[in-house]
Amino acid sequence: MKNGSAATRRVQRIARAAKALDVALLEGSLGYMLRRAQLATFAEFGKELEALGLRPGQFGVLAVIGRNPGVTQSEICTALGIQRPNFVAVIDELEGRGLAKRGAAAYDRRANALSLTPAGRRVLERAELAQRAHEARLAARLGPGGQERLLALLSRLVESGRGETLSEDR
Amino acid sequence: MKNGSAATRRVQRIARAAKALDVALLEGSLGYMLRRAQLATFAEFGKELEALGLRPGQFGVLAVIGRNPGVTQSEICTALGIQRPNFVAVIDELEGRGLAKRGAAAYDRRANALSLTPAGRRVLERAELAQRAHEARLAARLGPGGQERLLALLSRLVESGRGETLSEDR
DNA sequence: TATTGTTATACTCTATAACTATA
DNA sequence: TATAGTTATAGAGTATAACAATA
Repeated sequence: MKNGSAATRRVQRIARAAKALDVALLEGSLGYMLRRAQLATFAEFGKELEALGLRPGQFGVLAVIGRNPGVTQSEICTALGIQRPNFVAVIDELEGRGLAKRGAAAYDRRANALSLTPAGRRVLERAELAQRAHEARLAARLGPGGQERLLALLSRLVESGRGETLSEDR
Repeated sequence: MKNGSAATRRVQRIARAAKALDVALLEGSLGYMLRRAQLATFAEFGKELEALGLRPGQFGVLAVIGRNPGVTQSEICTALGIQRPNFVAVIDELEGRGLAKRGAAAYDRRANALSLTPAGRRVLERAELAQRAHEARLAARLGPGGQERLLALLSRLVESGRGETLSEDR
């Protein structure tokens, strides 16, 4: 319709660009900035993993199995903060794709001893290369010493939260 | 069954406690630690918001509307990184609960000018109190100057990511 | 009795295509 | 043509209850 002449629209656009929304309250908030930073880095890492058909969570599981062959599903779940029922589909898919397998556990016939297949080890190796490259890129953005400082700060937040969220039985 | 005598189980449990899973690769990774820290802080903040019937995302929306009355849905979406279709349900709920309302925009009859109701302002005020308390608690965990250092580091990660994820039209 | 893995289920968050009414 | 809001839909991720086998 009329009303929105070219001039009017221009004025409106300039007014919006000028004010640019006040989001200072959020951008000064640790919780919000943690979320934005996490989403940004995960999206980036996820894109790089796409070539391997992995998502970040699957990479984490493969990495833990790779360094802890024989680990059980419950152990992975408590270590990574995954609900046990939700882990079934995860390991189902990894096993279905021939990357990991469920074996008999030595001392407990209820438990599954997880391990990587040779194919799983190859995929993990490539994924770890991608991860190291990604971490290096993040470190470069943070400047000298930034990575170490950020890790130290984050671990403080994770450790304090742990008492409430993860293991009350440790 | 037999096999798992008390002694055997004890040995097994001690072995597991001793090795305690090697997750060093993940805990030395910025991406993973960002995720764990973000989940921990969001879970904590979410619990505190529960009394107000808000989730962290809804708090963010209320906060942006509160400081930018007349803001449109699209503007909020680009500012907060929400897909426009997903925002409909968000503002539907806030409006249905009488906390926000959609009004006529001044220069564009397609757009909705969002604003808070008096009830919305009261809820936001209480939520901001909870948020300040939460942020203060996080800051305490980080030690002197930790909050400022962490915010500075996180903003570096968010800014670099922005070119790819949010606005290519800026 | 407690724990491991499992099924079923539900809810949130996120992502994409396509429509309408305006611009 | 392009944009704002919307619908429909699908996929992840996450959470809880309950069950069988085993401890």
